[in-house]
Amino acid sequence: MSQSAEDVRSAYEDSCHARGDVGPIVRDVLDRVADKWSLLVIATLQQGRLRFSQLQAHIPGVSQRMLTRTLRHLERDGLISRTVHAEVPPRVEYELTPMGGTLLAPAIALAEWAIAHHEQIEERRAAYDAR
Amino acid sequence: MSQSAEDVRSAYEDSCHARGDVGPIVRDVLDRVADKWSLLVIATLQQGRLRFSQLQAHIPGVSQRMLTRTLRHLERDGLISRTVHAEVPPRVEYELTPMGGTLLAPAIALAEWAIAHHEQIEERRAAYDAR
DNA sequence: CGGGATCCTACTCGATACTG
DNA sequence: CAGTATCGAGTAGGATCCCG
Repeated sequence: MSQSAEDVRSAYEDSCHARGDVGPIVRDVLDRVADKWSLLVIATLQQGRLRFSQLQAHIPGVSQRMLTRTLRHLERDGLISRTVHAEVPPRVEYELTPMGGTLLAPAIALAEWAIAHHEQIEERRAAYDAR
Repeated sequence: MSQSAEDVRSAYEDSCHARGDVGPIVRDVLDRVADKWSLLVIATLQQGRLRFSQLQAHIPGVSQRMLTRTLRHLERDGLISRTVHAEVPPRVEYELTPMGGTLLAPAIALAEWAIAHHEQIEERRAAYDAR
């Protein structure tokens, strides 16, 4: 870890063939990963396969609509898998795909940064707003 | 790296005193870090102190308004510093603060994940949409 | 139980025009 | 040069109702 600016630039040029801009790519993925609920869903699915209602219970504040939308988006991107069991009442289970699993490390790193610094950030905000 | 779910939970409990939810905290920081331009600004400032116009030139597509807003937000949170030189024409320089620098490692990790997987993600999207 | 369909509000972003 | 002010379009997200 602790990559340099050059590392990022070279990774960018590798994947973009030395043309265009890395910005859109990073933002595209980031928009999926960093929206209001995705990261929370992914972190929760770290526990293993879970049902829709279990996810909803583990993620306070998420509406049914947003949980559904988030799960669909993550499924579309291949980060989670959706399994419908032909039973009554219906049972639908979600779990991380292998690719979804590879997102955990960077996602957790960012989450830990957030947890470690949010206090300092709030202090800075208060100081800034006090002017 | 490659932390476990328990590591995240314990980090959460440490900072939240075993109450509340880590979600809002992570989301609060993430909303700042993962908005449309912040990460790009931070990555660009990795090069060192830059002027407003230099930032705008290095970040294709950013409007003057959004760059200003992004810089203000990052400054408020203590991630970058803003220096106004009393000259004419005015010269304003931005640079990462020490705390801003600590964000680089996790941010780059996520950016590299995005670059490494965006191709696979687009394949999955195409496959999903083809149904 | 899981989730589709609607409606509605608030906010975000971009374009444009103006300023010290 | 480095902003601020204003406006309009688009969208994210919540509430609600309904269905297999």
